[in-house]
Amino acid sequence: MTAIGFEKHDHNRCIATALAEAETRCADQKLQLTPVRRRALEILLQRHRAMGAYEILDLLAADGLGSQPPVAYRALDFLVQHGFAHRIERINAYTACAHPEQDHIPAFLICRGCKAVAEAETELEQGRLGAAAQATGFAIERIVVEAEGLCPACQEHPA
Amino acid sequence: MTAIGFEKHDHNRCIATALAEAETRCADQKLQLTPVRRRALEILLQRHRAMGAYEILDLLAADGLGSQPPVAYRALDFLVQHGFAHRIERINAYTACAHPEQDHIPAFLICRGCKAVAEAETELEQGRLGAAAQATGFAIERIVVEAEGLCPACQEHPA
DNA sequence: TCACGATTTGTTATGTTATAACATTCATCG
DNA sequence: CGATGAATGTTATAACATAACAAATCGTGA
Repeated sequence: MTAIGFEKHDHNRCIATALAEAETRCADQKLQLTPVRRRALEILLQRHRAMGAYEILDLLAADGLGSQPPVAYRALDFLVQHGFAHRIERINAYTACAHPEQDHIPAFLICRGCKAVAEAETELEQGRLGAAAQATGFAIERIVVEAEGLCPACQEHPA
Repeated sequence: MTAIGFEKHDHNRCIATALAEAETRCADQKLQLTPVRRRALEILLQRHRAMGAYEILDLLAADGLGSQPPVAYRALDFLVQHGFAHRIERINAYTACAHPEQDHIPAFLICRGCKAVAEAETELEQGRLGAAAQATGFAIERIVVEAEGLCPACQEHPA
């Protein structure tokens, strides 16, 4: 929660909005946004960065919501499954989805210096990859697109 | 090594060719293709599939080439670093590069049924992702593109 | 040849991420 | 109520990865 300053209020509102939207959609789709799942999403929204499962587990535990790994992994699986969060393979971490309203293929820019992660848009990856899949009869269910490199700040201050 | 049948000889030649090319390129670029590194590459070429680091380590150990994890990870890092192999993030595994001769961004089709992996070509990802990176000043060093789904065989025989 | 520096390998120990398996709780509905 | 299915609690362990330091190897220049 560094350097949010006077935008803090806005961030709180944005968290509240996202949570409310999640609740609405879960109700619509008959999904159960249980306390553990809801709190996990809230944590991801609050920190607004990529977090490891164990880091989230610690925060859940602090609230008395489970203390063993499966609790965190199950909640995160649920959130990822339904598009409320994404898993970032390169760094084994999770982050709240930046636009959960629509179906999309997320793409991430991962800074290897400060570990910050930005979610970018991709057009449907169906360029060459989709063509290759179709040609071989492979049925794509999920696509991972992640770029690793250095953010502007870390380019200037090489650790 | 299933179902290679009468193509076995060809496969042996293909392994030998790939190894020879690796040796040539290492000589050119003053890279040391040491016994451990060479054997690791050979293992990946032989199996011709994605393999975990510990699986490779076991085979190295069987040849008396190191028995502790760092040995395998270091050899694999070398191979990946220089484009002789790729790491597949989604499944924490490694595979020999299908066309080590040229620089490229690999893309993988990963079957969640049988764990088979195919390497596809991608055009430079510089579509939307490159644009996003450029807009924010992010310097991309590596791009991961992986699709998970079901191969034709696993679509027909749902485990 | 010998000393050196750089690179690679050996080894110990530990850290980090993830899941299997089974018991328990809880809401829902016939 | 009692059965069913979903979620959670819990124990135990599997799977993946790296830090840190010691020892060996190898090329190179004095």
